[in-house]
Amino acid sequence: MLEFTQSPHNDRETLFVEVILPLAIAKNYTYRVPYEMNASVMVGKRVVVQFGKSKLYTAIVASIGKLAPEKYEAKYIIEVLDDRPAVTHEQLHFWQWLAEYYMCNVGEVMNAALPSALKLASETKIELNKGFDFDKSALHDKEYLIVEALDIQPELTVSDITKLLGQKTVMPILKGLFEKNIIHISEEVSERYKPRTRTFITLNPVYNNQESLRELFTILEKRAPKQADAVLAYIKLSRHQKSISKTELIEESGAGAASIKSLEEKEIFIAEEKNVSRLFYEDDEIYESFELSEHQQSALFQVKKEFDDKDVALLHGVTSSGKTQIYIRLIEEMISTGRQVLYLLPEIALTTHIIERLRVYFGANIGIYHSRFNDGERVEVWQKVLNNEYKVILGARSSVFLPFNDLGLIIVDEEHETSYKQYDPAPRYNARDAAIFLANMHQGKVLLGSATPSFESYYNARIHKYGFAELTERYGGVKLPEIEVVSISEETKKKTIQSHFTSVLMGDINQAISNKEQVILFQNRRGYAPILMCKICAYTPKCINCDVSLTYHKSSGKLHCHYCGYKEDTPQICPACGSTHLEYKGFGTEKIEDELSILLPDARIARMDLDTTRSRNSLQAILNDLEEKKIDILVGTQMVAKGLDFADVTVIGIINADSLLKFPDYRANERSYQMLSQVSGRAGRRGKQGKVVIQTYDPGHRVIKQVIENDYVDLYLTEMEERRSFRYPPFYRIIKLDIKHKDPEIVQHQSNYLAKELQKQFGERVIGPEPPLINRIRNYYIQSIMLKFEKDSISISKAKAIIRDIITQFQTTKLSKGSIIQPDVDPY
DNA sequence: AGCACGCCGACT
DNA sequence: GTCGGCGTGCTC
Repeated sequence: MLEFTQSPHNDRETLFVEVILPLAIAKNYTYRVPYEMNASVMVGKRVVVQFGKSKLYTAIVASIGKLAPEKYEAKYIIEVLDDRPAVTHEQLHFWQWLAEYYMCNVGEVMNAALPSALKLASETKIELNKGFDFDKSALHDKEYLIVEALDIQPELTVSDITKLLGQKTVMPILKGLFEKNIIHISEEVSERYKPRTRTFITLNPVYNNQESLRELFTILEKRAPKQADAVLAYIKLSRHQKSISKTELIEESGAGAASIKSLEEKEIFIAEEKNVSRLFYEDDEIYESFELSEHQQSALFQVKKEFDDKDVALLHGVTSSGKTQIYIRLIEEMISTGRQVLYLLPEIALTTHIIERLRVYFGANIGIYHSRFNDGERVEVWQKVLNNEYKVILGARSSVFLPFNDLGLIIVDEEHETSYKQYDPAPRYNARDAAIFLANMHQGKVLLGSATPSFESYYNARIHKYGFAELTERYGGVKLPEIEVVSISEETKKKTIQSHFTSVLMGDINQAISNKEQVILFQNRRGYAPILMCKICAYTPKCINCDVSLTYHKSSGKLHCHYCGYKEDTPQICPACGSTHLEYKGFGTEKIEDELSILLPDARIARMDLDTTRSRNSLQAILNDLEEKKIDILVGTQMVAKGLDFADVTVIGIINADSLLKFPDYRANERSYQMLSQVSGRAGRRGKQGKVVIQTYDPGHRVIKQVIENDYVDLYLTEMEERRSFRYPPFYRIIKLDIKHKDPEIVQHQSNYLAKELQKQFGERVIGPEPPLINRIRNYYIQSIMLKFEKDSISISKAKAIIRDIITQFQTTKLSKGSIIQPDVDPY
């Protein structure tokens, strides 16, 4: 048995370490520690090891022991990379739990957890073994070629040799040369992370008085006006900031880099390279104070009371009820006791203004971590958390992997957001649930906050597993928006509807525009028209990969598949019958934008959906335009429901609510309610009550009623009833197995077979393979099998162990043929 | 995840 | 005959 230890070892004993490799392998591997590394090797440190023929990997030491493995000869550790552990004991425990819970390998968790700059690049280099004489004529052609090349260039990488020989398999040849002692294989691992430096400019202190400065100007203005501009810009900038970077100066002055350079040469400017933080320029520390309202006070009190005997509390607060201020109070209290706080937000909500708002309160104490950060920035945050330099971390789901050492509180804002769940590469984890485990490990508390809590969390609050607090009033006495439901069929009958806009909605839009207020129109579908259909033979173009109908995009003039991204030209004549009567059916944001601009030619209309926000800064650009009131009407998809806190929007129009009322999955009611109330919640800010117009063919729909009455309890009760009868969470736990392969027949065969195997163990808990039709995504065919366990009937970990067993057995049978089985636990 | 080995079909 | 395709199994 291997033991955990932290104390340095003496150099006599032989140590072995078990390491976690950043690969999808089931086991940890054991390596031997060279004596000289005995003192430096520690659990949590990164080590470089050779794994397989020639690959080097950065691995994490999981445990240290003294027993030599019996069945094989352990390889030596090549290098210990850290002076002190890069990963804490808590993290290792957390990784282990995550791997177990989400049925993946620890290596996969490691991959998700460590910024890739902390893993290292491996470049295998080949050199001639100098001082060794050999007979060149005894070599094969290829060996000779390699030796010749090495005579010219002393160092070649394996990929160089691959190119040189024009073949893929070079390893056997190199192995031969290596065994003949002709070449030398040196493996070099280089650190990828380098701190960022930036050039800062200061004015030579000689010019710190008015007189000499004026003198300088008169000289420069005549001879080099650009340089004078640069000096001027410097003085202007120096009024507001302490340090001025070269880039800023070039930007501000309009002078070129050459002008600055000659000023440096004349020693008027002094340039200095400084290591800068990749994150923020730590200058301003502004404090702003606010008072909690009475409602907020009592909600805060309630949360704290719940924390007395519960580890998790749910804060249900309507939109703009001031949840953030409650979070801030809790964070302040927590950091005053010296403990750390993690504030989780969905990626999309991590917009600059939220970050700024929090930075105002916490200044340099706050660290930010999300996917748009590059690797250098991530490593920097990682190191600072490890050093306890940050007290508060604001981040997206991956920030649960940071090396906290004393986490007192985790806030999961917008707790219901599905983007907390990672799907594509394993680990398929939900950061909200992982956060609860993480906090538990640190004996910290978790606050889940949402205006539309997920049913799992709401359920847990109702059964008093979680604490519960509520905020039913908007902050600052702002009233909840007035909601008007308009029947589309009625307006159609009365002929008062203009294209997709009812008279009620048009009235409100015009009203808002004349009041210089803004409008958001919501249509849950991008593109121009979701279906193109031949009027004669009813043919519709389908995606060649996914078999779903293609959406017409007017902006590109092409048909797009919203599933896989496939595009094709729009046919002018029907490919099936040759008729020219092709018709667009249905409508998306593009069409709404189009038709609205005809009806309201003077309005400034913008569109916000996946297509207009694809590039890096376009989302921010739209948000800025909205804030600067350069936009009157914004047409958008679900995207508009999120992160638009500051917009001065009074009217929200839901073009057709019906698409929101019938989601195909089991979360139908929950999602409908969430979408409707999130969109509605955007209406009315800054002291003005908003108006929401819901256009629908089904004005009496139960969820619409629930949204209008803000009746979460009623929603909860109906939803629970449905879930119980259809075997869904929270009464059931779901494990989904995805079978993925390039060949659909294999997928079919495999999933049927696997389902049969699982049925032997779990009987009718096995549902599927479903859907009956195989899904195709990109180049893969996917089919799922679901296992639904009544919540308290069988130990889930036992069930997982059995499933894991079946999968491994299954994969070793001849049937497998390389198909991939990915388990997904509790898919939300 | 790589990478080698082994088995097949298609080429100089 | 060998090159390269893919399927399979192993890596401390």
